[in-house]
Amino acid sequence: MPDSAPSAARTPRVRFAPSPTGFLHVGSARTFIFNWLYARHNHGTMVLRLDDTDVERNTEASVQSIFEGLRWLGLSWDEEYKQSERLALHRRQAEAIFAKGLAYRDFTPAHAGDDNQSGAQGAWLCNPGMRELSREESDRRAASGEPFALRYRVPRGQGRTMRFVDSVYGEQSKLADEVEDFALLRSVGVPNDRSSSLGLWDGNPTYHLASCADDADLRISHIIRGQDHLTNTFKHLALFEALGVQPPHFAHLPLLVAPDGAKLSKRRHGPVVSVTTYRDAGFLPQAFVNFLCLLGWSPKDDRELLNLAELTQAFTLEGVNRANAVVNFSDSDPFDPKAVWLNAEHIRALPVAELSPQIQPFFEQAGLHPSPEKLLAVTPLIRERIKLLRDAVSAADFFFLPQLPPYDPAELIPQKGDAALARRVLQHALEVLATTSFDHDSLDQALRAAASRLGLKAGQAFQPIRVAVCGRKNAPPLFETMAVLGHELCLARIRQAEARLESLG
RNA sequence: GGCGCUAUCGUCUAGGGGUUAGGACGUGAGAUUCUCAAUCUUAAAACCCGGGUUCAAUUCCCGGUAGCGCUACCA
Repeated sequence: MPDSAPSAARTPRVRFAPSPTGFLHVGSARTFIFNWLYARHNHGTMVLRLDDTDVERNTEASVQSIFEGLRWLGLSWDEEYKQSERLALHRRQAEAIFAKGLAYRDFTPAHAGDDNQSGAQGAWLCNPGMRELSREESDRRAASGEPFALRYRVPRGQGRTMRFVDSVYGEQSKLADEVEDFALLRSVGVPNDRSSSLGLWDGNPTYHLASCADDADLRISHIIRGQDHLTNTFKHLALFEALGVQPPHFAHLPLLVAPDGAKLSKRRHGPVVSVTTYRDAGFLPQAFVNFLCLLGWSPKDDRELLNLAELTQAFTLEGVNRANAVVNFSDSDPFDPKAVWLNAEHIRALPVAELSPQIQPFFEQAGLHPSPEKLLAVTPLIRERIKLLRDAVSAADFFFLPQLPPYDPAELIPQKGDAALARRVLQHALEVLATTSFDHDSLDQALRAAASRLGLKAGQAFQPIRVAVCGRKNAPPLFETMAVLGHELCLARIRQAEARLESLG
């Protein structure tokens, strides 16, 4: 029987590490969800880490909006960190790497190399002269206060091949000679107040350094992130080695792209890339999560509609696809039709008592203030008729409007009928309803009997009443609707309808 | 330009050396309850191209093409 390590030691630790430079992007949300599912499926730990090493671009507003988005998703995390509070660790690690001779100072002014990318000469690998600078000269220039960036010295010229196995993309390899000397510390920083082996300044760590130093320090076991980092992984492999730790496992996720194939971006595609747009339109978080999971992952059976528990149970990295997935929105429809369909399905799956309070804010926003009790009574009538929560307002406003907005009186006239017929129907309904109790069965009985007395089919007879009571042709089932509206309001609206018919002559 | 990754209906995907290439959304047609919605039935719709391996390739291999990513002192 093979000996296995204690399971506690194998409990995965994953992290979601957004950089707070904007709102929570749908692609980031999916990365978070996949990490979360992996953690929960394997009874591991979910770490949230704000990768805020770029002081120029980070904003507090962005931090707030990311938290807002994550909170809405309703998926919790177990530990929380901020890279900006861990600068000491990053600098210590940078010094250690420098001390091992695995990095060098680069005194090239920032942005000096910006225009030399490509060219016919080949890839850019390092700034001329800096990699070979003698330690003496390097120390002297640093001591004199000259700013520098610290760069990792990629072991080139040895024909070395770097390898790792990605849980999604399989075996990956790249020649070390193709990897450029990436920066570990920026030349901008703060004067240091301790003895630093690097010089008079503490440079700010770059993403690569901070990310790897933290992943190592936090003992992250699996890095699950966007495929845009697939090639960066070789740099990270080098860094983990320089840090003297075993690299974690890697799993890269296919990217979410727009219908034009481009990576989703706020500039090009507008607010559809923000999680809050979905929330504000009335997506249920569980539906949104369900939708995102189906982009680049499949449970391998024919299920599409899955709740959180089912997703958690079914989620494996083996089920992750390798090709980018299109979020199929358009100018006419900002949301992928499948997301909308899934939302409708999740709405129907939700008990009325849970759905009703979720709909409430959308009425408030529309200036309507239904009582929770009445909204609870209305909810089952519209639950099958809305795809987004915000649709509830247009589907059910007439329940809460004291006065029906004006409608075309011609709508009162049923198929194969005329104004006189409509008038007769309404008149008769008025008489009948005066003595009918307003529950479903009584209304059903009374109105069907009334229809046959008038020699009309049910559909024909009900249209004038429906329009009179709801103010439009398409509405929830008539009897339930009238029962909720109540005796008084229904009769008043039917009388108003009669008056409107008069205007038709 | 260099390097890397990817390629099944419009979209999300399943599948895999021999299949009527499956499902879902969306779309068209029909059925159905008082309208709408829902539901049901049904139709149209895909293996990027070229070579190789093989009795057989959409599936494996190579090349091409296309798309995407990285090539920042962004992440």
